[in-house]
Amino acid sequence: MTLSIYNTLTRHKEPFATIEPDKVTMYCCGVTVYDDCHLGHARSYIAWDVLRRYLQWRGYTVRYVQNFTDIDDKILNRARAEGATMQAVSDRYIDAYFRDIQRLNILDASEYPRVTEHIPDIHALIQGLVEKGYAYATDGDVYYNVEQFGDYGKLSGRQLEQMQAGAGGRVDPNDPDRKKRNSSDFALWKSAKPDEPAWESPWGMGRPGWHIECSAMIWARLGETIDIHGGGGDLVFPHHENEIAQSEALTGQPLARYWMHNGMVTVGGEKMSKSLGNFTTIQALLDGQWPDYPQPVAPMAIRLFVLQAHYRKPLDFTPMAIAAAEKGWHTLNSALTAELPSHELSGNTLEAESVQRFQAAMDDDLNTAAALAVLFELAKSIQREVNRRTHQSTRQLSDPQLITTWQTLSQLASVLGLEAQPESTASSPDSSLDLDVAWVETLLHQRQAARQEKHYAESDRIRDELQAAGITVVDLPGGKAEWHRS
RNA sequence: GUCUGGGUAGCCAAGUGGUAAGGCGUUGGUCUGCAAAACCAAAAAUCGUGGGUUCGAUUCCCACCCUGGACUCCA
Repeated sequence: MTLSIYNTLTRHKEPFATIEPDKVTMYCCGVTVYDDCHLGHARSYIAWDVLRRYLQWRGYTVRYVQNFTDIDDKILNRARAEGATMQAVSDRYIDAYFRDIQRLNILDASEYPRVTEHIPDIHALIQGLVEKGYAYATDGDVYYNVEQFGDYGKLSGRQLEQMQAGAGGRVDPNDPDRKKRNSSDFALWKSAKPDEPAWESPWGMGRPGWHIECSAMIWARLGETIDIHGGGGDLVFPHHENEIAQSEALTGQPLARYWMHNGMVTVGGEKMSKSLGNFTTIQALLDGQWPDYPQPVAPMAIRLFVLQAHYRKPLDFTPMAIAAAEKGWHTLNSALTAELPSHELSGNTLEAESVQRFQAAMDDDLNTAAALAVLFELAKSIQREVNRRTHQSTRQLSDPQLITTWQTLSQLASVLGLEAQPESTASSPDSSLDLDVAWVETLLHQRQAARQEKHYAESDRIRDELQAAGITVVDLPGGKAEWHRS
């Protein structure tokens, strides 16, 4: 079987072939660190995390580079508003990024370069473009001359003359201050304004434009051509188009063999974004601070929510969808944490048919929705068997079969980054719910006594009292009961 | 205007030239003093509309309707 990947550049699924056998170089655009990450970011990085995990599972060695944009107008604005330095702001949100992303079980990239670490590479790249006639300097700014690059528009399918400058409503094409020759030209280097952080350069003090950083980091760290370049679908134009223009004009080589883009998270059909203000941060979601769903959401439920849709399609964010994902995760998690016979019985064998179906789904441009169907079938099979054994004392699967099924589920789930969490800690120790365990145990004893004497009104009253305190009581066979936080 | 996606059961969502995975929900059953959980079973989709190609289309083509994203902030 061959892995095929949808390439934005060709608008087709293509068989995946690497530059070097068994090795993959991939670069995904990271965040501009001026605020907390929201669910849209989570979706993107979960998608690339799954791609990376799957490639590794398929036997590739993956070198995955993801940048931090730590020079930017928004970071500057934030720093000014706080009276802090740009670096203080970006450091803070880089920390926040790691905090959120690790909770979602997203593996660390191989490297996390920052723009500020690559100023010399940026200079070299711009210098090269100037020398080759692709860029021009005016008054301390350097612009890319889009008309010089014949392939401009090949990624996004645009032609310069068909674009309407300013259609996005954020730019005034008739801005008298502009020094560009063509409205499509974009800044490689911006001259410093007073009170802004600035770096020395051959064109005077200033700072890099947005697009150049990715070209420079890829060039410096991964070489002229990489296997996979990923990012949000909203970056296709202009960001990735401009990266191509910069890198390919300089090196004469393709920047990336496969361009992959994830779909947007939407809210009520509209893109979740900072500028629309309709975003929910990862932290708020995990900590139960989302007003539409005021309880902590299991991190794995968020992964499940994301992976139940294909990565290229829009994904609508609703309380119902999150609730459904939580339930779905509960099903998988129960199977993953099921009590099994001793594991030593069966080496490391897996169910070949399930693995094959999983792989076929993932090979088809990472069809995680179809892959999850395999996981759910495995999980249900485990639950069914465990239920038979505990409640009916019968069995349909041998111990090795059951363990093999579990091992298959466990391994395939981990390829998707779905890892078991004990139920009790799923909702995390919340200090606002400081429980008096002794008090609970006392009430449970009273209830048990009442039940034994068939004083059901009293036992139900105690159960209601505990429920009101946020404790759910579950009766077990044999007159025993267990409890957990609601 | 230009470029690019999407419209599949109550909701979410895969997929296919021969009437359609999975999840959530719903209904009935088992279990329980009653619940909950779990398990078993079931119901539920003329696959946006209208044409065309075909023995046959939800799947290919055309038109139309609705809708998302991009057009220099964006994951």
